[in-house]
Amino acid sequence: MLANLKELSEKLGLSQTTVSRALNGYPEVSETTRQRVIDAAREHNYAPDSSARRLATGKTRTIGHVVPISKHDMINPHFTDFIAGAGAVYNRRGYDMLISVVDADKETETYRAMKRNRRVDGVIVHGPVASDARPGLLHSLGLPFVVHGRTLQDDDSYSWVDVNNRRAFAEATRYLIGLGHRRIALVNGWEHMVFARRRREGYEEALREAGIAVDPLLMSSNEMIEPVGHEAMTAFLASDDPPTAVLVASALSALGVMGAVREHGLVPGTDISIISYDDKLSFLDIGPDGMGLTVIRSGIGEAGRHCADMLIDMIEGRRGIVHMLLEASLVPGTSTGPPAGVAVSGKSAAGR
Amino acid sequence: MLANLKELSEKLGLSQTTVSRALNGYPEVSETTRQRVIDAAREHNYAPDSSARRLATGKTRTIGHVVPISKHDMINPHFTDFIAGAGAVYNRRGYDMLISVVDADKETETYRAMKRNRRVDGVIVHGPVASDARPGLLHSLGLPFVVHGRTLQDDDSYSWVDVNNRRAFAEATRYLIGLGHRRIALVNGWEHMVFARRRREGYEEALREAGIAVDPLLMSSNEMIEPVGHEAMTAFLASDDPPTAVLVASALSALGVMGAVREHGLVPGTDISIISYDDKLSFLDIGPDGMGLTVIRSGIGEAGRHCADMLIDMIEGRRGIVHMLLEASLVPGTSTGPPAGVAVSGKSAAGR
DNA sequence: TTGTAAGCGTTATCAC
DNA sequence: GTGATAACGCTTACAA
Repeated sequence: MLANLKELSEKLGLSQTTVSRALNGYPEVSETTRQRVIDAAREHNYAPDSSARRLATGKTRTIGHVVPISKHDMINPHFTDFIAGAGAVYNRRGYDMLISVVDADKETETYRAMKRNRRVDGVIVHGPVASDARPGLLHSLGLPFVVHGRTLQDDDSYSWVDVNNRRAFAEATRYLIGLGHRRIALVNGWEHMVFARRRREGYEEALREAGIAVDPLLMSSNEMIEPVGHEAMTAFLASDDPPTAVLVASALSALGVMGAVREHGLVPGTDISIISYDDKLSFLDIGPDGMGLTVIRSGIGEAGRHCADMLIDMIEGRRGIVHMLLEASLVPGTSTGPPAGVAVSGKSAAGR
Repeated sequence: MLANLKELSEKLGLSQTTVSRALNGYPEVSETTRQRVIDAAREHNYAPDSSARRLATGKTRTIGHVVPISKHDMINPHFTDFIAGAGAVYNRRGYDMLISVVDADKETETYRAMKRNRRVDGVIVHGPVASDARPGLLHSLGLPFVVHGRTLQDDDSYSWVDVNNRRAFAEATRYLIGLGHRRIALVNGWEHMVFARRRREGYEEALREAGIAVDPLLMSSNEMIEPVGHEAMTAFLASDDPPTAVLVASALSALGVMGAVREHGLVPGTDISIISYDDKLSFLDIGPDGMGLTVIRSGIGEAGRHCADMLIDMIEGRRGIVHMLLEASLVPGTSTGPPAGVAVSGKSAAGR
């Protein structure tokens, strides 16, 4: 139970310098002494004081995450899985994770404070919006950062990890078109969020390729929670010319969409096709192994791991600006099939 | 853009001591100088280096949360809302939140390391199990802590914030009994978690009071996720003597239970009654304003706030061991009513 | 009311 | 290989 380096070195009859070097793996110390020091440290349960070490080195070995909390006290459910991924990396590489939950309008000030107090070595930026001020701010502060997602412009001036949302939604749309669908609805997230915007672009791109007109009546953009998905889908189904397929932007929204579909007495995969984006939330599996939906999947935990590794590499000077575009994969479930009318004729035609 | 106290004090023609005192609100400094110092600090964007301050004071002003991650990479979805609540308090009181995501079997070592490195002033313990080693460990380490929940024994030797789970489930059960139900099922969480155990006790207590036999065939204890709730409820409904009501331990389980009920063509509130525990998850509202269920509700964010306040009070020496038992409240929705048979006769009898 | 100087527990820079 | 010694940037007795 030794408090500090001084006492430990005295007990060993060595200087603090040598003990410190031995413990930190410096090469110039003899193997015998190193072993002696390590044993003594373990025996006396010694470990360096993190504050003292930080003061001496100037490195905090801490990564900050600012979590803005908006009016409805809503905190992004994806966040949990992201930090689970990032946290594992921090752990492995000897970094700490500092999370600051702040009012949405105080986010800027929080970054400034983190820099001023030298509280962290870098930060992860979550949920970029179309014209996001944070990259510029962090640049001017000189605080290393990695963005989870991308802004719309100047995204080559900083490091990011993003999913190819545009392609993911284009492919999902093509998949539905390939099945014979032409009335395809989109239940999207708020489009000031860049990922939502790109998803719509991908969706529209695929429609245009196929010569299908983009119908604003088949698109909704809103919060990604159950009741909202429910409401959007209910409205679509009540329209004059309802969709035969729908693309959903999140697992939570998909819950609501499924509810609406069921209430209308429709069977997913037969009467209507559903594809949802799936972040692989640990507590809610909407994919084939869970609720059975056809999904476009890209793990958010994986994104967290990449962000963490990239940021640490950057902080340690091993890497500069990097862009990582993860591809989502379409995983077929039971919620997709040919449109109701086409299905039978198409299949029987092929069968004969 | 002044780096440190020294430069700032030189620029002001004052000693570091005076500047430090002025900034930290010590009373012995004159109001004029204090104002001058504060203005200069703001002008030069000065704030003390957190590591240096921590080294000098011996206080880290940091609270640790250890998040064990188990085999399935499952991370408790409630966690997000808890830290949103706790984080707001940390923020307000000038504390930082350190989150350590570790393999479940490394939790003990993580607490030890936090103490050894003097990394935090205290920790919050999540998800206590029946015979939990953590309170004992933290006690012996001399690391202040507050438990969210309680262990089964020795829960007066440490501070905790818990919901009166026993009473909550007893009252919910009584409510159902009052409506005329006698076959009441329980879809519970894993019962090595103390809160789940207490919930079952409350449920059984109310049954016994009413002279209803506890039927093991009406109880399930498992992970609190959608598919598991679905499976449990499906099994209950398929039995010879199916329940007319069910008590569910979490919002996610309730999702599955609702699905099973619907698939059996039953209408909640009419054909079968459902009451679910509701942690007020920010992203999933199963209560009357959302999915409409009758719920037993106690906010998990509130629990987070209390834990944080209690721990800080304890660290700052303002408070000793405190126990806070929050009462959940039953919020009637549309998922409860008299049992199908009893309903009509009961009502009509009363009407005449 | 203000200042001097001694810590706090490390790591880093030189010597030897 | 090892050891003095000076930072690191702050707080806090103790003096004045």
